Amino acid sequence: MDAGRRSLPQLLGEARRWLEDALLAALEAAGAEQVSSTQLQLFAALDERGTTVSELARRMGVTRQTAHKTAHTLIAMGLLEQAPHPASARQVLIRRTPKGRRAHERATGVLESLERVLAERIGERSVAELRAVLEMPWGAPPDPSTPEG
Amino acid sequence: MDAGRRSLPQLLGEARRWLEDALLAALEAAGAEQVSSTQLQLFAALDERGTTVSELARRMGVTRQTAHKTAHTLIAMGLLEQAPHPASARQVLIRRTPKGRRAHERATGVLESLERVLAERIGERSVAELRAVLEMPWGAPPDPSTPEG
DNA sequence: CCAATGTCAGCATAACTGACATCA
DNA sequence: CTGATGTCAGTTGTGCTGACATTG
Repeated sequence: MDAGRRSLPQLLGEARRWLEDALLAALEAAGAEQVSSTQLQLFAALDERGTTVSELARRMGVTRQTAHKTAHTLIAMGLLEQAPHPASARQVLIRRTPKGRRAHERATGVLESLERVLAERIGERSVAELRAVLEMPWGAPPDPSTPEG
Repeated sequence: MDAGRRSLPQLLGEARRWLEDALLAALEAAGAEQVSSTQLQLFAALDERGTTVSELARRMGVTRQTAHKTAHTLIAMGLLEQAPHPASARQVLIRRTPKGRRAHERATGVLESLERVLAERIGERSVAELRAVLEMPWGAPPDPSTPEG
């Protein structure tokens, strides 16, 4: 199978690296503060009205503790801030500061231009297909204890 | 735009996690030795006749030193071995042992069954499209110092 | 009391940079 | 000499488990 047939995880990882390396390089070239891959991931997982740390952890697929640490690094950088949750005193919302919003817009812009470059190279249709397939509901990852085939 | 439009790196990462989590869980359930994501990645980057550490590093997108350490962990586990390079005394080939080959076949089998599960859920055609787009030549990641649009 | 959340602390691992010997 | 390779060592960062207070 490795005779010409690379594995799907491998291909997905390469594609992700292609985008992420270019994004990080572009942000650094634009003079932005040094950001890591994980920090980008958390940033992308945020929604506009604010998100709790636990919810971020679920979306990122990491533990609460990990999300907490990453969020507080970004707070220390002035990109995020904490806000009280309107409905519950125990929950704390994490949201972007104005500075964080600007950084996010910059990153989004770079990403859009990267998608355009990609579309020029492999075709707009291919990019659309890629996104469409990835946005489909894949369901829960198969559990080996419940075999299906 | 982020209202409902997740970023491509995010989607690619989720898809990769979907496959990799299931693969690692299945391998562990099958009683295989504990392997990490990185070790799988190196295993998948190997070709049959053997590969140098430097070449592995390039394929994995990590430094020589990182690939070296990962390879030697797998050698210690009895899955890989070193062999002299036929054409050069300074290069050393890394290749699978018989035990490593069996482990690789097992992993490949799991991956194939995962692809079948995925095909049942989102359609065989979608899986084929995904693979086709990812196998296209995307070229070098755009360099911010050579803007193209 | 129970479950979820936020938080602190410590530990394991993975990837990096630096340095250096060897060989084409 | 230059460049690539393999290797050792040290450092940083990321994610984990464990523990605990708080709140619904």
